[in-house]
Amino acid sequence: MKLSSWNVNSLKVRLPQVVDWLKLNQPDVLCLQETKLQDAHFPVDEIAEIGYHAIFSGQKTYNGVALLSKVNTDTDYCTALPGLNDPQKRLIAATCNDIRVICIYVPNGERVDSEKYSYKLEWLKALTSFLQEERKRHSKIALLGDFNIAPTSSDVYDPPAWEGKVLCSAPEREAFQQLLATGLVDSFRLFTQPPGTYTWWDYRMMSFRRNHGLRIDHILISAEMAHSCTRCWVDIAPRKLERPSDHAPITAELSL
DNA sequence: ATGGCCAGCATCGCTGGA
Repeated sequence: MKLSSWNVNSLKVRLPQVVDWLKLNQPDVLCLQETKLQDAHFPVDEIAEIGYHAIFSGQKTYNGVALLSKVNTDTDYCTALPGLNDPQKRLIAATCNDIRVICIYVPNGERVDSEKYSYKLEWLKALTSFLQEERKRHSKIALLGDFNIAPTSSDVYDPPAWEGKVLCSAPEREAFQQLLATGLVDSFRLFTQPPGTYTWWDYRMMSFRRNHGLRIDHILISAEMAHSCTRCWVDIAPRKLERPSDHAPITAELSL
């Protein structure tokens, strides 16, 4: 079972890249963030043509998530965090085979002194409560997506420059630990990884060429599944293409 | 030394991302 996640920054622009990437990599599930598409415009047919079923929760201009799957996926999926009256489309959860797959697009947070930052922390708190509930019904959980949090200084190209800034602040990192505390592990850190592995690079300042990146996209899996995780890696190939997303896809392989 | 982009929506500048 291969589970992947990719913030595509507009599925309209990136659809050809997503189709090519799926053909080449053949994950069982691909979670997408920032589709920026209303549901009526979702490219269901193009995705079906290459053997994937799509469920999605989108809106105009901003946000939007989708879950593409080759394996049996329930039709009774979830698209909102309970207890949070939020018009922003940032979550989609479904059971794929017997794994509860939760695709998330965590709010960016703008700046630590902003209202968007408070909303981010609130959203993360609601997500933690949701996970505690999900855990009661599902033993195998995978939480994938754009977390907009670099968990440690090892996940940042220039830790002093990012100290205390949004994506790296202590409350955000604490919120990340709270997610883990619901019984999840960071699949990426189950393995020795090349130093300087990131998932996002700013479009400006030649950041990708200089590998000035952050690791803010993650795949967390139930601690009970850790032993069956055989690999986790970031594929930077799509970031090298013409008109790339600013994020690279991440994949975890499970021997299930 | 500084600052550099990109997508969408609606125009010919803004919002938002991270």
